[in-house]
Amino acid sequence: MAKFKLDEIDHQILDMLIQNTRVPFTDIAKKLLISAGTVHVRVKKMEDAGIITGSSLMVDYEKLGYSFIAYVGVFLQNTSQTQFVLERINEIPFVTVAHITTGKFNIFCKIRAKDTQHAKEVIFMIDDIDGVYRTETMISLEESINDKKRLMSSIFRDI
Amino acid sequence: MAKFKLDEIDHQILDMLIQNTRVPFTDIAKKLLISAGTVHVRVKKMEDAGIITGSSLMVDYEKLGYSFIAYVGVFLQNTSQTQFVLERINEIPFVTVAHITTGKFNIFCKIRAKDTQHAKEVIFMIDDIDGVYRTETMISLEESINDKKRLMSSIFRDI
DNA sequence: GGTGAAACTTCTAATAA
DNA sequence: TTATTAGAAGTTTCACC
Repeated sequence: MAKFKLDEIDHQILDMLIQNTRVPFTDIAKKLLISAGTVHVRVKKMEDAGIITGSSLMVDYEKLGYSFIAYVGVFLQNTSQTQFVLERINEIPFVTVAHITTGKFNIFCKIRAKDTQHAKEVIFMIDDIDGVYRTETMISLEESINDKKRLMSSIFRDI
Repeated sequence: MAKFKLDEIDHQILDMLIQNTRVPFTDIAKKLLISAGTVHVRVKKMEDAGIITGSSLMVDYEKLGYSFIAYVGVFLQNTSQTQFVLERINEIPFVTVAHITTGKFNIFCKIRAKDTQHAKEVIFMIDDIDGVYRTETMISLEESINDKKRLMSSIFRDI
């Protein structure tokens, strides 16, 4: 995985766009004392380099009735089945992320569901996958996402 | 937490914007056979209702040199310290999400770091918080995020 | 590399249906 | 609630530093 060198301007452009993808390039330009054309060129360059991979809307899923979050640890009968099971898990809607992990579990994933009843259905789908020995669930009582500030590219730059 | 009723058009607008926030309203309008003005009004309504909470750029942090992901389970000396410790954890950069959970751990969080050395520093910062008894780390060997399709609002609509 | 201005596209709000 | 429309605003290109 190559490591790209971004300069201060690139990082600041990224930071502004991470906070709000719809901030006008003209505003970015004004703030950084460069031209809108330059912002455009730099963004394009970062897109071409694969550093910017897309953009997404933040949606409040709780407001849509999906307020149940849990983490599910998966034990396999045999580690050779890891890739296969990971793919099956990824096919289940409401599983938002899945990892192959070291430690206690073979696979570890996060689910977002409507309520406990709905979560049960999702967890049973995982349990039913061939090769899954058993699962262990941790229910989230409260999720606290780090400020966007912390997810910003600035903290990922070399100091 | 109130549950909002979105119609089919709203969900499709959300879906298109979740996949790419910069898709022109005129394109959305064309695809859904409505006017751009209508798209504008509906998006504004969802923003006002708090369903749309913002937008963000997707960045490939691996390309920026941050390829280490781990989950850290935290045991507290006393559950009364939960909120306090959660806040301290949230102050640590590179902790991207933190949860209060049922089950084995009191708090459970995800970190993104540069390498094992850097991750060690982050984990030690968690260990050093007052009230933390000990931690348990699971290293992610492979992260597999569900297609955007699965995170889309469509699957969160009532059937 | 960056700029600034022109040409083009999109947004937005008011009006009308 | 939706459509139309026109002026405002944003994006993108390009000749020139």
